[in-house]
Amino acid sequence: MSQMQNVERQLREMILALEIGPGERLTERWIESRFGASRTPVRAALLRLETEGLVGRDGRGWTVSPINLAELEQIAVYREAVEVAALRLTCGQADKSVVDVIEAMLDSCDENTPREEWHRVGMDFHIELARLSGNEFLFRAVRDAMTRLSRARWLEVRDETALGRAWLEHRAILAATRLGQADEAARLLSAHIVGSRDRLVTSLANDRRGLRARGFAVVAA
Amino acid sequence: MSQMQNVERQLREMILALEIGPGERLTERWIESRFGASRTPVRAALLRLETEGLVGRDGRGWTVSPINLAELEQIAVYREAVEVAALRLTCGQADKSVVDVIEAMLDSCDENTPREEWHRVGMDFHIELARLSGNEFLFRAVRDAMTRLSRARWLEVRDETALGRAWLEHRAILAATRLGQADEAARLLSAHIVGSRDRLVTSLANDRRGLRARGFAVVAA
DNA sequence: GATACCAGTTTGGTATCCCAAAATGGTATC
DNA sequence: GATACCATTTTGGGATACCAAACTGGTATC
Repeated sequence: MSQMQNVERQLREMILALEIGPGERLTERWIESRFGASRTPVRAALLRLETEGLVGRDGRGWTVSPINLAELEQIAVYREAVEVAALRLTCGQADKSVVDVIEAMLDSCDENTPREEWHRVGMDFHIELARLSGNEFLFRAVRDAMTRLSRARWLEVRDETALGRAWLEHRAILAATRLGQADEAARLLSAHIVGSRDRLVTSLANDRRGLRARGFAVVAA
Repeated sequence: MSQMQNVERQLREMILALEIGPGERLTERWIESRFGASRTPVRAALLRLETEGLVGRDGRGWTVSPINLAELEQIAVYREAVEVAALRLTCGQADKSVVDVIEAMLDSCDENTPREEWHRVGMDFHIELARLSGNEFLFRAVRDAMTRLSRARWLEVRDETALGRAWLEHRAILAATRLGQADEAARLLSAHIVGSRDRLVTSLANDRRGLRARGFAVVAA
């Protein structure tokens, strides 16, 4: 594993796990010493994370991207477009056995499963569902959108009923997909995405004060 | 202007103008001497162009991405999803005067306008139309998709009737948008994208032999 | 003639050095 | 006490040195 991939992966994990707070400043020298790499791989990693939207430029320096409510709402619209398009492609495919893999993902969650795992499976559901479309661009769009969302979605983990509700909705989407009912599947998926967004934005707006107290930058819509 | 931006911009232009052929190998040292920059900015530029899909890794080295027919077809599907979503958002907006700017773009083309300019305006039409949606993600998706398409679209420039037909379709889309007729506008846009793809793929499939003879890598669908 | 092998070269990955600009912190001035 | 100013430090951008791996071209072997 190259140093660049190492730094990129570890830094991404730290950011997504909120170990580095949204809005926090980053210096190349700090990353360098933190991960024991030189500046060349550090800079490469930063450039890639910039295109993922996880870090941004603040004048000359680097900043961990703040959680941006307006952005979250826009991402929901974007997701709706690409995920529904992907799902319709999948519904049009003859072989529906491919959804078994995703069904198995959902099956792997029960009451004993830790919430973090529910969270991860919830994201992977959407990513893997998009992959089934066979369209690389739709797939990457969904994957990247979920990456951007994932820091905010951590906050949703505390709400157990939300996780359960999402799980049920995922099941319903899969069922319609398996039957090839494209319109119904699309309707369910749209509603799911819009509902998730509403819960997320509400939850975030309520927590904004607390998040700011922890030093996290949260930009209003 | 920083060296990194310089190298990135110039290298992108060379690739898009087919001055460096699709499939051609790139060495960091060559770029370094070609643009009079050191490897640091060269490396940064390559990393960015990689995320744009214009260059890719070939084992350890760098390669100008080949023109990939399967990819072009997938991009068309992707475009349809994001452009239609963006257009529907725009149709829902109260203020329709924003389309004037785009109308003016189309107006700027007449029989005396060089074909390259028609080509550029044709791409910008889609990009600027997406920008009107106000959704940053849909906008970037369209812009990036058009960038990926633009090398292939150069080949279409030779067909004057295709340019004129696209221009008429653009007009019709704008007209429906101005009236807020979302469904009609969406239908026209979808048909336009699908039609463009068909013409492009047909044209490319026919030219494949000639392109290969010029040393361009063209990957089949 | 084909092939296995080896020395020399090239190349990307990494580390390190230099620099100008920006941030910092202390100090003098009002 | 606030502020303007200056020396110092820090930082990102760029250049370069070094290395290991990959590639190249030629040669010896069969």
